[in-house]
Amino acid sequence: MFCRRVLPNAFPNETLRDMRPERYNVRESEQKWQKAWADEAIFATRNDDPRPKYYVLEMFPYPSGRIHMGHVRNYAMGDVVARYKRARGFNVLHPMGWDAFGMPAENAAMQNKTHPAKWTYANIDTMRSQLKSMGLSLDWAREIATCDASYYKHQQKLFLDFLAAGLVARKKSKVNWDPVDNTVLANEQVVDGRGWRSGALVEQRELTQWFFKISDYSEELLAGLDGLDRWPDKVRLMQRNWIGRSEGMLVRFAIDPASRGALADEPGSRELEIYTTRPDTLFGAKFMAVAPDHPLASAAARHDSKLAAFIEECRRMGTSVALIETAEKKGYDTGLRAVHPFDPTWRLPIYVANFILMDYGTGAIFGCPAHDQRDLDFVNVYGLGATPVVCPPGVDPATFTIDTVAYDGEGVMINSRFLDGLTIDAAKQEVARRLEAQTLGNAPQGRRQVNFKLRDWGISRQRYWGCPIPIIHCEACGVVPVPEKDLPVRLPDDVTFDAPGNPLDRHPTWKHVTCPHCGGPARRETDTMDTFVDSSWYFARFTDPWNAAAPTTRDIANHWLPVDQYIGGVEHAILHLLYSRFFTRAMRKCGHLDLDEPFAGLFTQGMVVHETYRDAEGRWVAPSEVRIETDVEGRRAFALQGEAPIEIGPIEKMSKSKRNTVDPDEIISSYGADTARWFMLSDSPPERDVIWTEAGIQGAYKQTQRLWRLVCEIERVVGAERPARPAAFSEAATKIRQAAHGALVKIEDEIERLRFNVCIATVYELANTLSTAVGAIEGTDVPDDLRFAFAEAGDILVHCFAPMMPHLAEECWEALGHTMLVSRSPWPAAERELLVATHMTLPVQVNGRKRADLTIERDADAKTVEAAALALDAVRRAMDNKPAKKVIVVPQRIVNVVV
RNA sequence: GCCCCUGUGGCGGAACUGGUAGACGCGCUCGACUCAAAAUCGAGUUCCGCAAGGAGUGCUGGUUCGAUCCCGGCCAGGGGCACCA
Repeated sequence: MFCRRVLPNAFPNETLRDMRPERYNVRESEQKWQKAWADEAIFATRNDDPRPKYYVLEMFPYPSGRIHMGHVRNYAMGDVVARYKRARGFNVLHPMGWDAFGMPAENAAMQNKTHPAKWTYANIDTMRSQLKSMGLSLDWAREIATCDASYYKHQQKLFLDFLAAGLVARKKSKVNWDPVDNTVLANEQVVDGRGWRSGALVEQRELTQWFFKISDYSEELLAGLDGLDRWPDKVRLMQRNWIGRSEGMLVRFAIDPASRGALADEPGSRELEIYTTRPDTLFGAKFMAVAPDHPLASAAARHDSKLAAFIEECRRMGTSVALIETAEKKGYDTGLRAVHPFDPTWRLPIYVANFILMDYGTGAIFGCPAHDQRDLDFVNVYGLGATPVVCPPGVDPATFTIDTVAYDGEGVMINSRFLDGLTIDAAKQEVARRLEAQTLGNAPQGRRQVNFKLRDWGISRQRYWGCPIPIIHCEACGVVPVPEKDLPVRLPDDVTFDAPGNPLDRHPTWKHVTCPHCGGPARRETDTMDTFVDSSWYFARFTDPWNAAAPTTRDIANHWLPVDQYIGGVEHAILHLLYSRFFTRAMRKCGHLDLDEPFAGLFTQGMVVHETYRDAEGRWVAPSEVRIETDVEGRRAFALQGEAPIEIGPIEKMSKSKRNTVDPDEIISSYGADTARWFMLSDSPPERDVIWTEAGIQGAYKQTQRLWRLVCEIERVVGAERPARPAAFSEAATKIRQAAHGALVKIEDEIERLRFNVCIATVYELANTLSTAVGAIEGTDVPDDLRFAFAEAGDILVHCFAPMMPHLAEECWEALGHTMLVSRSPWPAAERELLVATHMTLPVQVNGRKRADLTIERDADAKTVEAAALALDAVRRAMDNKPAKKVIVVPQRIVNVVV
């Protein structure tokens, strides 16, 4: 509380005269309290603490170099919860780690000739100290980095366990292959059919890859969503759609022997099995279609070079998103003819078509153009016609036709022989019943089946900077798991990045090993795991990161999990969260823990966005190079030096390319961590985007100073000696106490609901009330009851903002005469009975419009309230001498007079 | 194309999920302090109107004593999925 030079660049106009003792010295204070917390290790969490547990976790960062404002917002939110729950008496687990494997490290290695490990660990050091400057209440003793062998060793163990439990598959799959970089690309890395780095045309290749059998859990992962009532509906819905459950039928169609020609000897060409969710529309069938890579297509192509060429053309179209969007429906008639299951004389042409996916259903369909848009688009190219079999309600079946828009709504079956007149549902049942009873060969012709969009999770990556897959390939023994005693399979350090492809694959010695089975020469798996694997179980590792022998300590994991509150960006709504849910189940199966759902509460926070600026030439200009002028006319921007006008562009997510970023380091060193945190929490609801503005951060800074001044004034009124609690309170003292306890109750409620912006408004409201009350004090002879009320209210005020501005809170707490840290002090107990007043003020409406206020005893009965309301002058005037038709009295809410 | 969300002053947003619309903050206006500015403090600030009063939560119907909130139909902005049979 001494005057010091404060914040040189926060307020350039500040002069020495402003250096009053009242100034809160942000920089000194924040360092001082961070040291105090560290010295007492008050955020270290013990696993054997008997208090009830609370696990709050924010998504751990990728160590890209420096933290950004999004991190500040994310971790500020988690820290509020952690500090609040700690004050409420919970044993809080609030750890931090690093999602440290991934491509950027390899790209940096290529560009800067550094080693990915060196680059990564240097970034971790930088970002750790940045996070520490935020004053987060983290247990740093549990810090983990996924690129550390002490972490990925256990991940390899999990892989082996999953393998033994039948949760791992090795199968061929199509991948995007970049022929220049010699690597697999994720779909997101293919831009307009070209590799995002090399620009080379991406090829489709079949590679043998490792998969986690997440689809074994499709049903369970879907059902589990219903129990996640503390997740946003949006995220649950996205996962539900992603899992994509559908109920349908597998139906086998005989292939007309007369049409088989050259395929007569191919046993696979006798029948064709399709999957449909609309068996009711079987009588609307016009064609059959199979995927280009369907076995039947391949078989037919062996005897038909034009078909082979067509298939090749489809393959080149690839999986590129852009191409799929615009691709026209194309097909090739194989000449094969399928027999309709309900009419042996009915023949359907079998096409190979570019819009059929091999890995959904059976890779084959029957086409019903009248009721499926894609099929309709297809027949409109090949002129096969469309017969409607479902007639919408109120439409005459005789005139109902389909031309360019398929009908997929409800209706009654028509043109469908024995189904005519049935509803869609009844028709589905009837078709299922008949197909199940009917045989083709020796088996029923159809059976019901549930299908999912969710595919198995391919985890193989042809990259260096990831967790090595602990497998050895032996000529003699085949695929051999690395024995547990040989874990971890460490990444070699001596790798080069000067050539394309996987450095592990071209390492001179690393992959050459002896087979653990037969001792013969063998080859190590050189693929590493998808980095999403790393983040699928880190929350469990945090519970006991010291266990060197196993991924988790089962009892400890069971104690801490599930995470009570998980906070992160909505961009992980599907993959990360779904993979983690799968991993938790897989780990349960392997005995590492005993639960299904890793995250009981999930919160997805919005982004930090900022205006964009461009100069006259259209170049992006950084906010730090822009001067904003505001007046009644609005806002205009100019270059920092000179008068060159700057165009203010749309508000967008902070990004380096648009130069609209703000560096947290600069903000923290100018305004302090508390101010940065406060601003990130104050303006917008946490789930929405928050707009970063210079005015906003300055406003937050002013508020920190204002709160400090207020606490100093309160302290002055209270004096050195705190009075004992008096037997009775004056009206003035009661008002102060009511305001304080009311705010306390509200803040408790709003923190539980993570509505930090409302918390902050509530702090302001209390501060305004106290500020007015303090201002009304005259003289030095303040009565004890008032001094007590101020002391109590000051304590409550500090507690209310302590989770959000912990450093300022410690400083204020000390100023109020406390010797223990506020971070260790229990949350004050709200006296709720204070908030129940003897009188209440009710609004009185006439015909739904407020006309007067009525102050009356709280326990007055409805009749008394009605009489009093009707007696009010303003009400009588508004009633215009008409009698009241009806009077509604809602107890303790409102009175409405209907005239 | 399908699915979902959002829409409230000049701006960010609040309103106990049917009960006083606009809390709180920013901005702006006026005033105090100051030689002056900054900082700070006080008053005002949804719109129309001098006022009484009237209108008002994207638009439009409805349910209700009463609707930002519930229901129907539009409009606008944002997000997710995307040939999933």
